[in-house]
Amino acid sequence: MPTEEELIFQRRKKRDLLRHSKYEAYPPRVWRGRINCSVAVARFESAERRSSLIDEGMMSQHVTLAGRVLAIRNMGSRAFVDVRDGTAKVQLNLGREAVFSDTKRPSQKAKWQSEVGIGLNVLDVGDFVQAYGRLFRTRLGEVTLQVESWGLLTKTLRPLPDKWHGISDVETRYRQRYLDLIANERSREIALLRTKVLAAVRLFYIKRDFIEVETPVLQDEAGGAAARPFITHHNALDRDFFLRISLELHLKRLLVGGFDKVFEIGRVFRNEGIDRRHNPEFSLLESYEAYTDYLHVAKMVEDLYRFVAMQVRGTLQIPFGEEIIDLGVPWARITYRDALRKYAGFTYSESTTVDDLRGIAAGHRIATEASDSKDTILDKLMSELVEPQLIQPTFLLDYPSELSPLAKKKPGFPDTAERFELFVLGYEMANAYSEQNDPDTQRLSMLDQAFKAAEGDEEVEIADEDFLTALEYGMPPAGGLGFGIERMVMLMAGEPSIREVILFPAMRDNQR
RNA sequence: GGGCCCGUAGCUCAGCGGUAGAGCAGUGGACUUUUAAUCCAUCGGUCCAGGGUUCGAAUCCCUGCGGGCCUACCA
Repeated sequence: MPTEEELIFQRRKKRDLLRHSKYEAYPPRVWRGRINCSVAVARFESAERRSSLIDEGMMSQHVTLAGRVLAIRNMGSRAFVDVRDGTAKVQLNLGREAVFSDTKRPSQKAKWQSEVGIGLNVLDVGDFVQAYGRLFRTRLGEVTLQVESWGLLTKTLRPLPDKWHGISDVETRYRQRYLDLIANERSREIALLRTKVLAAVRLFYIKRDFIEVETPVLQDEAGGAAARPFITHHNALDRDFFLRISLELHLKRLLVGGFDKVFEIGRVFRNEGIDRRHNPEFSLLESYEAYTDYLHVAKMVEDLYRFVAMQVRGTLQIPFGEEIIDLGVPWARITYRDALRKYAGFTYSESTTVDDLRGIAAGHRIATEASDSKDTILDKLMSELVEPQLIQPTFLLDYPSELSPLAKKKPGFPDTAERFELFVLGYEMANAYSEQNDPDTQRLSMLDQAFKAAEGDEEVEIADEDFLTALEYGMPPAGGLGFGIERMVMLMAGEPSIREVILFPAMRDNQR
């Protein structure tokens, strides 16, 4: 009677049948001595290699395994049940005598044999079971547990997705990620890849004597980046807080405080659009190293990406769609101005006027606002004409200082900031500065940003007086770096969608 | 925000103006080593929602909701 309700009803009935027979549907404990499926298989195969198997290929030692039932093949006199834990899948072979027994020790065989009557009839795909027995290899070569005793660990009420096709509905995969993880190996791989990336990044920094710190998510001012923040409310204080949009200003306070090398991997929140590459919350990495500059950081980023790639992929050549991203060769370095000349085909100089730029933009059908400054139009030209062409890893160096309010100016070039952005596959992957540590200069550029905000530009740096006060106590010269972890995972996984590398991506309400 | 596409059984999908279908899962049965087990039988639907056109709508049209891709802004 399989409407969804009826499928659930069937399973509840099986659960009740168990309960009436004094068996637990949700026992609190697993039999002692349980081992991972992968360990059991490894031990069996090692015993095979040592040729120490007795009883015609059967392992001499008993093991207890537990996991979720993926498939049941009932042959009448006996049944094969595929069971998977978090490490591997193992096939169970059950004879007719097998019954459920949670309350009996496996060794009390005589007792539970007399209770035949509860068995496969209460078992469904999706249930968690435990099983005790000895491993052997079947005629077709699969390592299999000859079950002597088994029991239910968790009765599942809802049917699992189709065992062959899995879950392919993208919406279901995101909204009910647990089903995706059960059914689709690729989703598991990506989730595991992400944890490996995080571990590798941490290892990289820790090996370089950075300390990992944590700074506030709830902030008076959401600074350190140009983005619209989320606002939330604190009841006891009866005041609003901003959710952070970057980690920058607090990490720099720690440089003031005397830590030379700090990094943080933290969730930040940006109140902006949702699309294939943007989720409202994402994991940002930022690191700051005193007594270095942005060129040192560039070298470090190259090392970091190579280290992570080797740790998680074992290679420096990462396939991505049609492309193979080669992290191994020295990465291209080109200045902002040279990139414009090379890719956009025009030479920018101090004498270039706003109207010149506007004309060039119009020639490429790039929309500009009347209020756009020279640098804003330049940035639009870069985004449209240059960045999409930067497929292999490329450092774009020396940005217009007006677009870089937190960066130090290049000595002798007041319009140029000591800043680079890293581009791969046409997208910004990292952003770094020689950090501005002149408090008065920093205040002026922040006030300039505030002025723009007053003119209606919502995405500008805010003036954070508390941060400026910290700078007045003196921050050592430092190279700083920021990049989105998701972008890095997407690259390492070869996945073009951010939603594939976030376990629970933001979704609209659905009232289905 | 704009353009294109999608939404049918628990899952994967077909049907695209004329009685809502298949495989898997479920239920009942057969089967002494299966591998998406097989075989027989069987149950199962707000065809995303609402409106319209039509003798008749899952199918055509409109609106809404949700999703995907492309596109614009942000990492």
